[in-house]
Amino acid sequence: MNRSKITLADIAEMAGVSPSTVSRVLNGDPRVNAERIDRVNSAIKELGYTPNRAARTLVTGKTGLVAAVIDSNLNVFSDPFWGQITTGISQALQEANFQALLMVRPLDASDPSVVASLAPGQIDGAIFFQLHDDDTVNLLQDMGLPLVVVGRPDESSKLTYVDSDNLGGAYEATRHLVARGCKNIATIAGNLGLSSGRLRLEGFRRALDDAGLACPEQRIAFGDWTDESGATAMAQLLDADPDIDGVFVANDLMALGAMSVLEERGLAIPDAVAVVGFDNMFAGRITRQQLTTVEQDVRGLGAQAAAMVIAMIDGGKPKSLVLPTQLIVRDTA
Amino acid sequence: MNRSKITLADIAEMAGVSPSTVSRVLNGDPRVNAERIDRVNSAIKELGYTPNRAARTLVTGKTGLVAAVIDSNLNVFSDPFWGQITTGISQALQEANFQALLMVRPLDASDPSVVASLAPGQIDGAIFFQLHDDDTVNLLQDMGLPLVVVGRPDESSKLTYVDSDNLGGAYEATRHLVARGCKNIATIAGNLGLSSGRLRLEGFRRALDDAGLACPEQRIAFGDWTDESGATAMAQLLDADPDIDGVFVANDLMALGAMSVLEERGLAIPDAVAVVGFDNMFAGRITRQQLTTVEQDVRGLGAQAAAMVIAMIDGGKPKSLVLPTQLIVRDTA
DNA sequence: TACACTCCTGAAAGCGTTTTCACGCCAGCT
DNA sequence: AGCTGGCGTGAAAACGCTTTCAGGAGTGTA
Repeated sequence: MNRSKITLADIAEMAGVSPSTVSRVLNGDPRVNAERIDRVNSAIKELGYTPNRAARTLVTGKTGLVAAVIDSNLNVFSDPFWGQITTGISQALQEANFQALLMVRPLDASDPSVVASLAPGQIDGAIFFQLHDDDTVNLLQDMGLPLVVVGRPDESSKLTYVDSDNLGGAYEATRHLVARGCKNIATIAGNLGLSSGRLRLEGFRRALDDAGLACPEQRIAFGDWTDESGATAMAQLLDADPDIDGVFVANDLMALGAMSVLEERGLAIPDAVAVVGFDNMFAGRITRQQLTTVEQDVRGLGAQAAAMVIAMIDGGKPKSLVLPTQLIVRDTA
Repeated sequence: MNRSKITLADIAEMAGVSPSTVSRVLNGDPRVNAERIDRVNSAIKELGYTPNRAARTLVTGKTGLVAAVIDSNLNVFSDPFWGQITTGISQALQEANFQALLMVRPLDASDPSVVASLAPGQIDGAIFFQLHDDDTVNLLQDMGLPLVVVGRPDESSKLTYVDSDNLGGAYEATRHLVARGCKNIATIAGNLGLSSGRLRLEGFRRALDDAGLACPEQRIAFGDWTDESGATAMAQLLDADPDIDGVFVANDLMALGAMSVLEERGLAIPDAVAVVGFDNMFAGRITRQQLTTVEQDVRGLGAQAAAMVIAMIDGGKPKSLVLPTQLIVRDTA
């Protein structure tokens, strides 16, 4: 009730010191007399005082806020991925005494309100997801806003990012198929418009190359990350080449779709055709045949993004980061 | 760069008016001369001015911030549910010119920092999820913080909440089994420590009652919302009563576990045993037999919570709300 | 004893808004 | 002509904190 009305001056009066001294105690200034520190601290406790953030922000110019911005055009937020990553971010920020501002909105550079609410001075830094519209982000960066992108942006971009090792993960997944003895290995790639799609395909190619296996075009199909598209792509692959004995699918959802087609056609998994996915999504764990897949350190992605943006706020120039993935071998390969 | 340094006084000077007038224009005060409004607006545009939130907050006492607080002790944030609901909240808040502060943290009343960061004055309102620790929330409410709880708290509580119609949804699901012709209907209930667990069981009981069907104790088993517990509970039910021909499971995850047991025992779904779940989670849609289930309006939950907390901030006293659910009939019943 | 330092402290200036208050002006009344 | 009252405006105070600046007390040196 009246709690919010307690001000630094009240503490000063109660402790019999000046407001300046109270402020110094609050900020851990080492020069203050020990006995006074005690008096101030007990006054703070007794009155239940909480410093007013706005006042502090006004004078220091630091808001203590970092925005996590998700382009709502991607309605992918229903993917548990986002929940986990924002959790990682929120917790890491909290430990550094920052608060996470969650903004789910269309990232349109021409909308003045998005720029206004993200301008330096409103927030101390920002973390962007799944970059489609580089313009907004570049504009903000040019305005001096410390920012980090989760997911690798275009190779030409100067943005600092953190991403999973899509290439390495795909490489390892494919090598696992090779090690199993598969000879005719195919892949269902994702959308090549995203760097994750490109890199997973590239990892697949390199692994086959290094193993001395060929990869004719007919063994590469494309989907759009959905299970339906995975099913379609699998059917297409089998029609073009019935001898396929292993398939790396660029995400679990498409892999699930592919598995349903294999079952329909009576092809035993993994004996006739082995399947490896990517993402380690929950659904892959509850199917009758548990999906072998590549796991990303999603929580780590969030935590690193937070750490990097904090480093930038403190004036640092952190390097972009690629986090390792882990192959999880289960039933399907 | 220098963008953040532009202040209201600069606008005043450029437009040849007093700071007071600029402020009035900013806040839509109707008394300002039309021609001056234009001068001010074009100065704002030309200089790219953005009002400083902190300064505004300091004088008005309104932060424009609403916290969404999730108890991190529930690591359930990996459930897509949370992503969707926070999306709903964030968007609804944004439309009302509020920002969403995402706080994932242990909700411990004895931790002074949690109370400090949620105290009135730091934020304008808060939305709490999955209430375990009533103490913190009640304390904050007593301090005058406008707040809304998502998920029904204890019946004794005085908190304002928004929840799905767990009872009604369970009732409808059970009635569907009855309508199908099931005679020996069982249930796998969730944790009765949560209101959702209690209400779903109650809905089941009432539906059977209204249908004139008995419900012996041996047809009620309990799980802890996980798929493993669902499997265990299903086995238990079948062992106690092999004649079961329908089962309402309090969430989809347990239903999936239950289905795997039914398959193992060679009981055809839905002909031997029909299954209805609750939640409409994604995984239930990609199994070979798609799960019949009860869908919650998750997005609506978030949007309503936001609307209610805004109403409270504006001095209103919104009523707690229960949102309807929808039965989704698919393969398993 | 005087001087120069070092320490610790308080006074006061600001941070960028909003809002109260008073003022000057003009219209409408007596 | 003299009032009253409404209207649009600017001056200035206030919001609660941090930080610079200057000063007083104590210590060590000349």
